[in-house]
Amino acid sequence: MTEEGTLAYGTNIDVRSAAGPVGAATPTCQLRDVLDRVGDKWSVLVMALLGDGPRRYSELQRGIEGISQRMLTLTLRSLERDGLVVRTVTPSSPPRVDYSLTPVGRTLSTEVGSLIRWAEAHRDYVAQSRLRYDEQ
Amino acid sequence: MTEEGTLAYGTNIDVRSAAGPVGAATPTCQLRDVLDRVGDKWSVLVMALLGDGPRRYSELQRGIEGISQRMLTLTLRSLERDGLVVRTVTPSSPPRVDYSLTPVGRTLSTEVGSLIRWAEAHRDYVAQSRLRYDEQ
DNA sequence: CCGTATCCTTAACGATACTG
DNA sequence: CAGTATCGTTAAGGATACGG
Repeated sequence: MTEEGTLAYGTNIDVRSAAGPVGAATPTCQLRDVLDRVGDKWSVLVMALLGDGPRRYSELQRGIEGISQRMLTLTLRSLERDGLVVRTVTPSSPPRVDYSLTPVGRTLSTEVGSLIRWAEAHRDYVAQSRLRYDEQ
Repeated sequence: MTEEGTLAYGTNIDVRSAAGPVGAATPTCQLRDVLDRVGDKWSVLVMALLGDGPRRYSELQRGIEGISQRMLTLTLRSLERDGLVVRTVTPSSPPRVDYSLTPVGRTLSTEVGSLIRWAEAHRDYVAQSRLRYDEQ
């Protein structure tokens, strides 16, 4: 990955050709833009849940402990904006809203899934490391 | 992933067996703890750079545009605490400090690497999606 | 049921200055 | 070179209340 390149704040990601830092004032969708999607507090969990199939708004809220309505809505809107999630409204009464992954969303959900599996697999190791580090 | 489970704030991650939300007051190293490491602003970039091999402190700082000394140090300390990075001091003059991945760190660096490649591959798609969403 | 609006708090982060 | 210390900002997120 990035043989000798610079991981710039607003870099074009593939900076193999660049010698110095890539300009930080580049315009549209950069590495950080996309990474921030994974970086926020809830997107990863939402993507993981939706990876198992479509979910209603209320199912997501019950499925992700501690998320507020505000944050669930904001997270879903962001994911929708990025073309990773689609929102489907069934105008029944009461109205029913389902969220599901787009094809591209599914590919990210896969990545996110293996990240979660990594966390699961190395949880104890990390906990032990922290204990040892802290008691020094 | 997580067949029918709840992705709780402090969950034990594998909650396949649990019916309801897992207690939020669990003690040590939970899903969110590990995910937050990926969630902060710089860890992913540091891990990616170190995935190419050991780097000196100054190399990391030059390699990651926009990172402050403060944040580089904090990020490295956290990664060290989690047992993902090791710090090696060569007491020359001027002193030389190298950072490298632990074996477990390398496995996370791999995950992080494919995440970055995902971002690279779908950057344009995401940018387009945002444009379309915003102009509505 | 599925949100939006508002207010408020915290903590992540940046800037700057200083040190062995 | 490789940090630490301090201060200030701002943006993310939580709590709560209300609406279609």
